[in-house]
Parts: sequence; C-alpha cells; structure tokens
Amino acid sequence: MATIKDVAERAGVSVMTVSRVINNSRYVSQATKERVEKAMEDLGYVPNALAHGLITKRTHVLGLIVSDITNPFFTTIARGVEDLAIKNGFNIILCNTDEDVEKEKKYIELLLRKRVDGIILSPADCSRRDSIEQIIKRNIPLVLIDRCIRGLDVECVYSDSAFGAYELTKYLISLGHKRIGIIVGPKRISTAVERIEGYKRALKEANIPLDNSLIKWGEKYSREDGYSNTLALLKMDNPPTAIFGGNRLITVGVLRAIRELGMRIPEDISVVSFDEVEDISVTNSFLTVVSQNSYAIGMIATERLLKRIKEKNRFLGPSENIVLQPEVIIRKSCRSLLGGEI
Amino acid sequence: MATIKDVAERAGVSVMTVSRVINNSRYVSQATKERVEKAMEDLGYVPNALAHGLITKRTHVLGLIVSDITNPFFTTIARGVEDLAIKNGFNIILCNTDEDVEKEKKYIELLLRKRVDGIILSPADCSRRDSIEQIIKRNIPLVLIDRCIRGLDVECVYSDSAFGAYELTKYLISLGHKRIGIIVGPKRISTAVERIEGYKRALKEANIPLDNSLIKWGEKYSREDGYSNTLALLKMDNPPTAIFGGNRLITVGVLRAIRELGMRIPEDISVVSFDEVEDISVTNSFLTVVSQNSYAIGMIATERLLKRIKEKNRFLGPSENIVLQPEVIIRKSCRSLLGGEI
DNA sequence: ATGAAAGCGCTAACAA
DNA sequence: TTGTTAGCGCTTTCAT
Repeated sequence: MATIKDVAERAGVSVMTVSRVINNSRYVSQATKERVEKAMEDLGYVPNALAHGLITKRTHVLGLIVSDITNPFFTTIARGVEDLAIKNGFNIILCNTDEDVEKEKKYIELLLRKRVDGIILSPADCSRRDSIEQIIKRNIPLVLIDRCIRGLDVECVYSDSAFGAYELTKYLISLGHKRIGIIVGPKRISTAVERIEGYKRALKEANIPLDNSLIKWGEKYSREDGYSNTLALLKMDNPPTAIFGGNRLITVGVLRAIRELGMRIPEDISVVSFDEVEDISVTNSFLTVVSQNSYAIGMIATERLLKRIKEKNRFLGPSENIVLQPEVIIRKSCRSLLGGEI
Repeated sequence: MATIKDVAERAGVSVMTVSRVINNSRYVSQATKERVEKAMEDLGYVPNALAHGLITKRTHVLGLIVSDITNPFFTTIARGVEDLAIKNGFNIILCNTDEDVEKEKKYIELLLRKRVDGIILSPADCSRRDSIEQIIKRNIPLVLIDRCIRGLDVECVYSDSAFGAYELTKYLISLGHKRIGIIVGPKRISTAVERIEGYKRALKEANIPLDNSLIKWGEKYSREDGYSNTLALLKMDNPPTAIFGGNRLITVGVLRAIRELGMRIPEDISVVSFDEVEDISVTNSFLTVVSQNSYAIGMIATERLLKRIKEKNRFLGPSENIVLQPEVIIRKSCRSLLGGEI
C-alpha cells in the first residue's frame, strides 16, 4: 500500500505537507492541497493509523468487555456504545468473557497491547479488583457498566437493581403474594446481590418472614438457571405463588419451565421479570417487568469515557457513579390473591 | 508506559534480547530470559502492538461489518466470529451500517486505516460493488456473509434463502393455502430477492397464480416493516390465509399486528417465519419456521478469512461460496384448510 | 546467545 | 506556506 512518502513524491512536495493535508491543517495553500489530494486519490492512499497512533498516543479505539454479546441486554448496550463512539470517530473492539475472570484478564491484556484509548467493562466478578487494577495502574480511562466494584475509584453506570427488585416485589405483595420465589445470577455479580437485597427489603416492610429456600442463586444468569430453578421451586412441598426472574434470560427459562409443567400464567402462577423479554413484550403485551434502558447505559458510559479520554483522565474529580432508575411496567402476568384478577 | 528500552536497561540487556523474550524466540538463555521477565513484571510492561504492527504488517484485528448488531441474527454471527477470532489471537472491531451504504463506506475507510488483517462484511446493498472494490483493490482478505454480490471474486458464506422459502411455502400449500402473503426486506438485499424467488417457485409448481399484491418489500427488514405490511395485507378485500415473515424482525411485527387485530393463530391466520424468533420459540414452542445456523455462519466465515490471512490472500484459487441449508421446523402456527387442524 | 544499525510510516518541533 | 530533523517503539538484518 502507498505511503505518505509515495504521495509526497507524486505531488512534488515534502511528506510534511502531505501530513498537513491529511490532518486538515490550515497553512496549506489551496493549490498544493489539491495537488496532494489528487496524488492520494491516484495512489489509493489510506493513512496508516498505526504509525499515526505510535506518535500521537491515540488510537481512536475503545474496548468493550461484556459477558456475552448474545444477551440482548448487552447487545443493546453495545449498540449504544458503538453509535456514540463512531460519531466521535472511535471504533470499538468487542470482547465476550462468558463470566470468566481468566478470559477477562486475557482480553484486558490484549486491549492494553493495542493501546485502546479507553475501556468499558462489565466485570465478571465484582469481588475481584486485579483485572481493573491493571487498567487503572496504567491510567487508561475506564468506565464500568451494569456491575460495580466497591472501594475503587472507578466510575460505574448502572440501573438501580435494589430499587427495581423492591418495587416489583412490593407489587406482588400488594396482590396478596406471600411466597415469592426469586432466581438471580451468582453472588459474585453485584446486580444479583442487589436484586436480592431489594426483594428482602420489600418482604421485611410487609412483615413477611424470609424463606431462604425461595431464593435461588444461578450459575450464570442464564436460561438454564431460570429453567432448572423454576422446576425446583415448583416442586417444593410448599411452592411459591409467584416467581421473580432475575434477568431476561432467567425469565425465558422460567416461562419455559412453567409451560412444560402445563401451568398457566397468571391463573396458576404469577411471573415478574427484571428487564423486558423483548419479543414477547412486543408480540403479546403480557409480562410485568421492571425495565432498564440499556441503550442509555451504553451511551452514557461512552460519553463519560470520551470525556475522560479528552481530559486525559486527569482533570476530573473523584469518580461519580451514574444510577439510572428502572421503570416498572405492569402488564398481565400476575394474579391477585385477594379475590379478583388483575 | 514502560517501553522495551526501559525493560532492556533494567535487565541489563539489549532491546533485541527483550524482543526475543517477548516473541518466545529460542536463542535466549534461561537465565537472561528470567531476568528479562522479572524486569517486565517490575515495570508492568505491556508490548506496544502499534509498533509491532507497523513493522510486521499484521495487527491481529478483524473488522466485522453488519447492518445492526441488535438483530439477533447478526448478534449470533458476531459471537461466532469473536469466538473463533480470539482463539486465534485476533480481536474484532464491530461496525453497524444500518443498511446505509455511506456509513458502510466510512467504516471501511476506518478499518483500512487501522490496517485490519481482514474484513467480514454483510453488504448494505448487493447491487453496488464500490465499497467492496476498495477492499479487494488493496488485497485485504474479505469474506461476505448472508448477502452476496454477483460477478465479483469474493467468497460468501450464507444460508440458502431460495430453498428455505420454497420449502416453507410448499408446506403452506400442502395445507391448502393458496393466498399467501409474504413480507421481506428491500430489493437491494440478495436474501429478500431469493426468498421471493423460492416463494414464487413453490407457487408455480403448484399452479397457483401469482398475485403481486401479496408480495411486500420492506424498507429495512424491520419489525415496523412486518407490522405495517401485515396490517395492509389483512385489510385487503381478499386477504391472505397465511403470512410468511421474511426474517425474524419482520415476524415479530407480523405477530404484533395480528394480535392487535384480535386475530388468533392459527385459527384465523397461519404464520411462518424465515428464522427463529428465539424467545418465543423457547418459551412456547409454537412458530413454524425455517431456521438458519447463524453461529455457524460466523464461525465458517472467520475460518475462511483466517485462512486467507495466513496464506496472505494469494495462494487460494478463485473464491468459493459456502451455502448452508436452513432447516424447516414445523410447529403449531399453521392451520390446514383441507379440513382438520395441524 | 547477544547486540548494533537501520527503518516501518508517520508527526512534533523547529527552521526557513 | 513549506521543509528539515529527530524519533515514536518495535523488528529485521547482519554481525559478533
């Protein structure tokens, strides 16, 4: 491929002049500019971002690390990130950790090698700081999404899980439910812990005694977790009258299990979900949920990150978390136990 | 950040020796190797991939350009691409064109600047070759996915749309349907054209006269296309007895429109879909579809691309398309008009 | 087994 | 407005 030197020769100018044309510097006469552009065109010249980055210390690449891009929650975040990134001339490198800390470390190492300008990370384990410290230590701008890590000076953009779970549980209680099963992700993920917190708080306020056998911690926030734990809950001697799916994948598993057992919603069992199950909601406005704006999470995280990049990560005060309020959407998947249906 | 020179000084060796350690060269004594590794560790050294790539002409980055990562079809492809890429030490840069050729061009330009080692592209317009020629001209390995461009020597990995549509239409015909509405994407996308081809062939074989008012070309393969065109179809004087959703987003729109009209599936109207609507299928095994293995498309495309990269895009014969056969899955969304339900 | 010199393609800083 | 010099961080080539 043609280099800046080739272009300079063909246009009969120095490489510096070509460089100025590439970077839209003033201080180039219209005539030279046109000659240079003609030469670039003729040669099919494309500037080399590696050489550029080596000098300027800017790559205009962002790293995005999530557990699984296949999860619509993260897909939508990714879209938000990408949209704002490209508007600002940045590309994103996508990484899937599958909730595996070792994979996460490997990705971070690769991103650091590639000298990305910043990283947006949804940590695989909120109790471990080693991955993140690698980033902070090198002063690479970093923003966390969805899952936070305590006691570290990193910005985090997320929805208020405790609030959302509290509201949804309170709603079920208002319908007369006292035995509410809840299925969330693993304990190492902050959202799982916080959703359980919100659930417990609602029960406590209603003076409903806590039954720990109704709380199920999954392995991975997966459909399988939702499926198997729903079967377990519904086979109890004293099964719940309502089930709370801790994220949209879990909820899909919950719905499948209920269907396979031949039970009807809401007649035989009530269901609520943390987050929309989009196709089902669009098709058949049915599921009562608390809904997060994941696109906004991606956009806001990127906006914060770009700000840090522009400020060279220096002139900002201590990091400030951004908490979005999820929205309760009541539809038709819950039955009132107080007589009459809702 | 520490450079190779810093490491060399600290370890008391030349930069060349450090370079050899980084690249696992033999010809380094165990003792020196350990001293160098210690120095790297102490300094928190991370090799600079920009400098490396500038010399080696390899970045270990792949570009992935799709219309919208939010479409589960492409999400799954992206996951397949990323999984195989990372296994081979490659990262991927993700790009969303929104079916816009101008955006596509801009992304290609950015990827070329970044000197990606290869590109996987789902073209926004199958009738235009300019974007692709920019890539081929520079001898950057390229593999197309899902949508092909004729008359160009580029490999394409895709599902057989004509076959899938033919089978699904034939199935509806076997149930006695004669008026079958079909909603696909825009004409500039090869899959839309081919799905219509398959549909027409099935009708022709059954000697059912073609009614062009039953064929709807959407703007974008979107839910909105599915929704509005379904309303249009069902408000005809002589409406179809079955509707064929041309991709999963369109099908979601179809289902929503049918629901809003208060019609029942399959009692009042039969529905089939090109591709699964995943959550609905898992939750409620209901929709009759032809299903593509999009994860495989991503994996295979990446495998072909990596091969081209390794062979330096030179020693391969003329490009060979890879056509996957989609699978018909009959469930419960169609009614037989021949008496009795299926 | 190790090192010195040259240079990948570009820009910062200065000079003219 | 344009050009010169130096060098970003690394590898290639050739020497020792």
